[in-house]
Amino acid sequence: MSTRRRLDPAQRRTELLDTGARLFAARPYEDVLMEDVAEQAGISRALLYRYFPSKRDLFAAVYRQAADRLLGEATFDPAGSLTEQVSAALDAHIDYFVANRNTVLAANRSLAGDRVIQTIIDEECAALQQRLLDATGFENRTRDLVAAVLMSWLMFVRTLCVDWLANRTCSREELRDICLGALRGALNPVVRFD
Amino acid sequence: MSTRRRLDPAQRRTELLDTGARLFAARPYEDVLMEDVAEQAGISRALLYRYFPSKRDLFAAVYRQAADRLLGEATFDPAGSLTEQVSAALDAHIDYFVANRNTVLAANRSLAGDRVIQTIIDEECAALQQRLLDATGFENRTRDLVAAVLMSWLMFVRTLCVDWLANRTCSREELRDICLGALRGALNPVVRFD
DNA sequence: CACCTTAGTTGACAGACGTCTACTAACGGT
DNA sequence: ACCGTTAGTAGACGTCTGTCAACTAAGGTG
Repeated sequence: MSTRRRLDPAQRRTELLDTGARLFAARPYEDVLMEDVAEQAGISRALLYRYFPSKRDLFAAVYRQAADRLLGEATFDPAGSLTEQVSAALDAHIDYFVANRNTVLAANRSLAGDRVIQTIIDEECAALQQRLLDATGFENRTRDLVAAVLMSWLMFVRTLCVDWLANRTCSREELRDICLGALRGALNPVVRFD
Repeated sequence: MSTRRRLDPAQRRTELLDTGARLFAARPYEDVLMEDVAEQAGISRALLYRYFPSKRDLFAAVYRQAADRLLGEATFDPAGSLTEQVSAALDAHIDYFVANRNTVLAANRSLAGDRVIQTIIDEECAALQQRLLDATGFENRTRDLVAAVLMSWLMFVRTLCVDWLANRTCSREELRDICLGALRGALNPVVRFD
């Protein structure tokens, strides 16, 4: 210990969140030790546990921050066809997946069962579904049908993207085109897509 | 130790598989200790680790057995409409989910990220997809389209069922009807369902 | 029956998460 | 300037997974 820093809890928290984000982005969840996080943040393990009662809690906070950031950035361009909009959204999403590879993999694999993580992912899906739904502008029965298909499709996309992130089975473009094709294929007979 | 039993490895393995199945069915994954399994099976922890190099390996073996059993039992009745067949298949699946609650929850939540578990689930999905696909009897382009929708739908079904198992948000019948309705809704405009 | 292969035991250890208690020192208010 | 609140530390402990080395004994075979 050189000199002990006494910070405002809120500020300390954001610092810890940042170090956590850095480490969880750098290596797989299991390889990030609470010890490491504490050390990198220049505090004791005990204090880290005071702020985040468990490793999962820390990760959940980190992940939520990242997810919120994505949702905040990803704005739909009201101009352009629906295909273009969805395509752009997919690109943004894949960018995000690539940029946060380890974090995303941890959330969707190692911690897929965690209630908190699940909640975050569910909310993320719900938000995306809502936006897509708004972008389509359907009403009533059609809207509900499209909503169901969309949610199912989001599941499909997430699964495929996570698998792709882990196994790199195809090119980035192919991935996007497969997802887009799946949506078009599923939705085309239901409503006029473009 | 009363008397030490020296068994044929194959037989010992099946015994361990059975005790494992019993315990993993009785309580959540985290609450089943390797210690417990060894004790229940009347052997030492070290020997258990000789047969299954990790707790996950043990669980994977247990889960695979259960999944294979389900696939073995679930036979499609060639008579009857497709709706009836899918409905029956769904019922069988939900039965299986209820009967193996903790095991299914462990596989789909706690261990959702495990490669081995994922492989088992993937194979299970692929098998179900194949059967449904065969039951529909479509060819070529239609077959491929239906296959994609089916896989996506299986994702939807699994997600919904696991969530239902954990949260019991609706009745058994509602669950089945929601799943069936989703398939009909998604597939109806694509091909003649019945 | 004696022997030998190999199934099985024992106990100690390392690594990681998480808990707890007692201690220390930074900083804001009077 | 001091002093109390409370951020922060030190470090020992318990639990569970997984590893290892040294030992023991069942049971088929010559």
